[in-house]
Amino acid sequence: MSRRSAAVPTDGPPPPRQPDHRARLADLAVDWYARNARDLPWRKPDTTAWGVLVSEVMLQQTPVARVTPVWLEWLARWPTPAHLAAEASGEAIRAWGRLGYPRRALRLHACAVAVGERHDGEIPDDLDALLALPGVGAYTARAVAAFAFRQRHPVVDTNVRRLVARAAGGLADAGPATTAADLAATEALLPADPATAAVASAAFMELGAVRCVARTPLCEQCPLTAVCAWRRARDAGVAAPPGGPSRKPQRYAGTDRQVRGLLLAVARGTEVPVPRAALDAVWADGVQRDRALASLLDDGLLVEPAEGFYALP
DNA sequence: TATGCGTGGGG
DNA sequence: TCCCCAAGCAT
Repeated sequence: MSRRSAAVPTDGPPPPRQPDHRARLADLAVDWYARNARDLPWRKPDTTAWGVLVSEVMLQQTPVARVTPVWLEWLARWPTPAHLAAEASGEAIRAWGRLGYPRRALRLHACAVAVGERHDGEIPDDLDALLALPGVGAYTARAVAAFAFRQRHPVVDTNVRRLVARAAGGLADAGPATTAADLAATEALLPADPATAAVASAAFMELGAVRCVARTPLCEQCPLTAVCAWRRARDAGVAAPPGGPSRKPQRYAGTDRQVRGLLLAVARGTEVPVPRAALDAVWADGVQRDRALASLLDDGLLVEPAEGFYALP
């Protein structure tokens, strides 16, 4: 109570946070990124907006190492949305390979078609137009606007949410996703200049992916350590441990998800419609198999061109 | 807002 | 071996 004086710069932990402090976060991240960014193919300067969009969709829930070869094949085969839109959607599913969540391939094809219909074949640079495209949500739309068009938008994925919660919020982990608050908290960290802000967004993502990781953060190798609120809180003894965020168990073995994957793999591996018997062979439980097949047909990932025969659309 | 949706690599 | 994931989206 008596220590209210704002006069003397005492020792002890620095004051909470100041706009200047937040600006430092972006500066440090940008500087680090310039020297440490991974050399990923979709980051090359000549990558088109279409290439950026494809990479973002593929990277939704799929690791970089598995995306890279498939992205290269896709862009070589379908260098523009028009090239993909001219194909049957089943070709997108086939070329998706085993990246997982094949509905993304279907949506990417639908996206290519929509871009042809609405935007004369060019990926739009307007955020709302991007958000309206199939398979493009809050994250992907801003990622494309920032990385392909150098616009100033908060690009918030799970890694950025965690990094911002820690470095700016002083918390061990991000809470449940609350889009509006997440966007605001991240936006507050962005430099004013759009192109620099875009680099800062890439830098935040990269740091979240390779330094400020969930379980075992590598603070000693993180360029933000000196200004990280979470780090400061821990040094002051008022920290929470890296308490692992609680994911849902969601076992995979034996789930409909696995059965769908097995059934779709059969169709993906052949050019001609397969008889029901070929599907029966990959999963014993007929009830679950039928349910999975019905859901694949319902999703449009499979079609039934003739009674009892199934194929990619 | 909670849930369903694939897959293969690493601890 | 088994568990935990890894740059979300749509409903």
